Amino acid sequence: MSNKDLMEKLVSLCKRRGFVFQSSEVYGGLGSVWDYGPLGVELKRNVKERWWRDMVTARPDIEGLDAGILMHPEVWMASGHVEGFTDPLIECKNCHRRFRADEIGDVDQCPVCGVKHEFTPPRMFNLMFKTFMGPVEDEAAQIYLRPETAQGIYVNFLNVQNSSRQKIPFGIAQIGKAFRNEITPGNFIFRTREFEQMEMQFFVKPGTDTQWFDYWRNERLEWVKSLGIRAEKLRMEQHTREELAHYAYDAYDIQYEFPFGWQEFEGIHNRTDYDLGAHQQRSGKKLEYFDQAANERYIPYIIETSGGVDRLMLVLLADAYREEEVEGEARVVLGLQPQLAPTKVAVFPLVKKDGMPEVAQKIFDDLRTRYPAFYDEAGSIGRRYRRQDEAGTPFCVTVDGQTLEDDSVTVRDRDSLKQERVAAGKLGEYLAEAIG
RNA sequence: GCGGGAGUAGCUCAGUUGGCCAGAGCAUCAGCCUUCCAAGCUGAGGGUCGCGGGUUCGAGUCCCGUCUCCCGCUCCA
Repeated sequence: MSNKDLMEKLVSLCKRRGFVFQSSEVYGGLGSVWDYGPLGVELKRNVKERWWRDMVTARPDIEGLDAGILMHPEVWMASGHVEGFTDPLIECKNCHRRFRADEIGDVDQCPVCGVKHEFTPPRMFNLMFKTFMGPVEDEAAQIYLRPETAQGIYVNFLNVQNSSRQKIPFGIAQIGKAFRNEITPGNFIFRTREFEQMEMQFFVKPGTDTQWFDYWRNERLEWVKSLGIRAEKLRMEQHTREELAHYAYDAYDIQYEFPFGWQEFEGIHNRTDYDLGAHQQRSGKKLEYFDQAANERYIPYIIETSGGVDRLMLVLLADAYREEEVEGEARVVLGLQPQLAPTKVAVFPLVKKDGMPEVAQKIFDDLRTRYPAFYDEAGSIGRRYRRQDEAGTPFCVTVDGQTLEDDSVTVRDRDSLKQERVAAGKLGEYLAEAIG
């Protein structure tokens, strides 16, 4: 199976099974925006819940936050996004390559094709979405949709620290949407103009930043592996000096080998005191931390871990997708970890008679109160197994003739295809153990 | 945004040089059958051919515009 095929099959499967739909499809679609369907939203929720559990709930040193998408316009002046995200670009009329006007300077010759004096006039590209606050559309009321969630954390740094009584080092975590007018969106849900981030900003004492940077680099890679993603498809890449964002002192990317190549889906950045320093200067408000024990005052350094939820979704889907052969017949499987799978268990009557549907329905009604479950009696048993394989459902429970005698059912495992006899009354326990 | 390619049922496609109410396979749904991995049978639903305009007696087929997708260029989670 070629890589191109894999992406096409993935997009097709996502639509067919209700993971991802294109936005506003009935109007011809809205570019680079995708909607998550019934299965997709479950998977996404599971991913975010897992991140929140491991990052916030399970840790004593990280607090949660949910800041607004709209923020004071000054925030983006201070952060450098108004400037840094606004590049005057010129285009060579001959080879159509684009360059930043400030980088090309006085050179009158295209660095790529060598043709002289054939540039378009500079045009401004601001990657931030603009909108208006209040009913009157004038300059004063113009604000932006946040291009990253991090700034909401920075401006709340002291609020969180004071109310939670955390001491440095500690972190603030947030999951939320961000918006960027990417020049070139693409590759399905990989690069979109509206996307969701899972970010954690860790505040440390200057001088300890490099050791914390190493700590989080390792921590994040291990976490990603804990989702069941194949290790050989993962790697950590350091940014070169030219690649560094305007705020970063050092940066690593966690990359995955997508069908379209190695690409990052999470970044670990040492942002130093750049952001808090900038906000302190622009707002005129002190954003220092006071260390009572040492009796010293400083602007903390920040180690940031910033992951794209949608990109992680694509990693999980691409990594889980398999085509296999079972007894001579092909099957498509989404080998998602049970904890992440949208549907945990499906319940079938082996055949549609002898009271089996009624018994199966009863078991289903019981299970669905605890797990996302699915009931299916249409078609042959093999066909129903296949449907669940594609949806990534890890367990299928089948009611057969024996169930009517001794109340036991067959539990079929998606990956091993092993079948196990389990007492119907013990199903809840069995699944709790298996899903974790 | 620029260059190249493409848009016909949920999916993959067919539709001859414009001409009978737009088709197939798979999928879906209903019924039958089926005692553990996509078997089979019967039937049904579903497309104003991306959208808008134009040429024509007549357009999926020709022309213009527009939107979207895919591949490159710059950007990032």
